[in-house]
Amino acid sequence: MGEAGEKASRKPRADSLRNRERLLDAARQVFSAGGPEASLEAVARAAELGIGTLYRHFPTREALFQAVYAREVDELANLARDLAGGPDSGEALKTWLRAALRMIATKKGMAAALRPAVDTCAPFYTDTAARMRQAAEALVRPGALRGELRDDVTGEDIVTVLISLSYGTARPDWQGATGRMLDIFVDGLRRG
Amino acid sequence: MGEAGEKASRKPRADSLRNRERLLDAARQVFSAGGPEASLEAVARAAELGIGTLYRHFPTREALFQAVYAREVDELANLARDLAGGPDSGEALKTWLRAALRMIATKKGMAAALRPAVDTCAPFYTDTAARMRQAAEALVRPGALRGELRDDVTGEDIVTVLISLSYGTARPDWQGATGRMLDIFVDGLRRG
DNA sequence: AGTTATACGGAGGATGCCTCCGTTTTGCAA
DNA sequence: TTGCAAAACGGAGGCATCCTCCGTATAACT
Repeated sequence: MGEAGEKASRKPRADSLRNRERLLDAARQVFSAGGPEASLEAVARAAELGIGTLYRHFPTREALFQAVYAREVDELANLARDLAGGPDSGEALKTWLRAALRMIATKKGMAAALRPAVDTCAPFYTDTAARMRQAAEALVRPGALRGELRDDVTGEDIVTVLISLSYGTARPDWQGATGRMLDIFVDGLRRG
Repeated sequence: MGEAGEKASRKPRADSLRNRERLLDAARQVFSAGGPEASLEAVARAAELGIGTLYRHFPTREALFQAVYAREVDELANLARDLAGGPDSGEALKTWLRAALRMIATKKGMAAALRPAVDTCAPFYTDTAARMRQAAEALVRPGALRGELRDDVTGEDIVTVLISLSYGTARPDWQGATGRMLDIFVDGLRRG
């Protein structure tokens, strides 16, 4: 057994890997342009691949979202880890939320992609969801223990607020207003 | 000119009025059961009317939502008026938001119905939207003037937060968690 | 080169959106 | 009452999307 105890299976086909990438690129393009509701057929067309191929690689729209924005979620998780040590967890939280917001504003469709991550009773527990929750949790917990922040709020709650507020608001001043709302929310989190 | 300066036009047909009601009832049923994305054809079927009839009465999905939930929005507007006089505008706001939340939790689909109300650059300025915004504004303004609350937050912002947080969260503990988030937000609104 | 697992592609059935127009119903006036 | 025209009905039909299924093509292995 050459690899790490894997089932001795055939190497994945080259065209499969290549097409997966093509699909991800196309999806990024299409979602970015046409919003998250863009048709999957459009994605397949943009990738110059059959619709069947798309569905084989990503059985659901969510699976595609997840794959498309995995990188971004990673970044956020890392940022949370870096910020978690700081002295003022309220400020850390604000910083993190702002970063997330900026990212969401850039990558249109990301909010929608994360949305199912908010939905606890979704058919499949998404990895993305867990990552985001843990990141937020890491930011909130210390402050709660120190009595700096309310302790009845979970990482999941934070993520829910973030995603909900980001999702679908189409106003021109969107980013600014939403940032303000998030700050206000964090202020409300502070004890005293 | 018998009436109030109206164009002397023919009395609306009886079947039209009757069918309008049938459609509203059916829509209430269907949206309540199947969520706000339920197909309009399903509504028409439930009303035992043709799809064409539905579209004639309510040219868009939004128009239907609007008509379905007009009553509820009225109630909320009235409640806001009643609460607006109180001494503690933070508390008043919390009370109002909780009432709104309860209503939304009951009438599934109402959040979705109100969603376009949040979207300032929607094709048509909905009446519902304006009503909700004014209601919230009436609750926030006095507090802001008295220096009790932040003054950089509009009624529109409040409604946005309410609707966004209510929309689409499908967790079982939904209502409780969201209520808590809204309270926290209002706390954050208070001047420290 | 031959074999076989794997992937591709797109036709096709199901459903939903919305429009259009022939048919039916209703209000009104003679 | 009767007749007429305005108004409403209903659903077929064109288009788009979703998602599945399976015959064909192709890459990995021997």
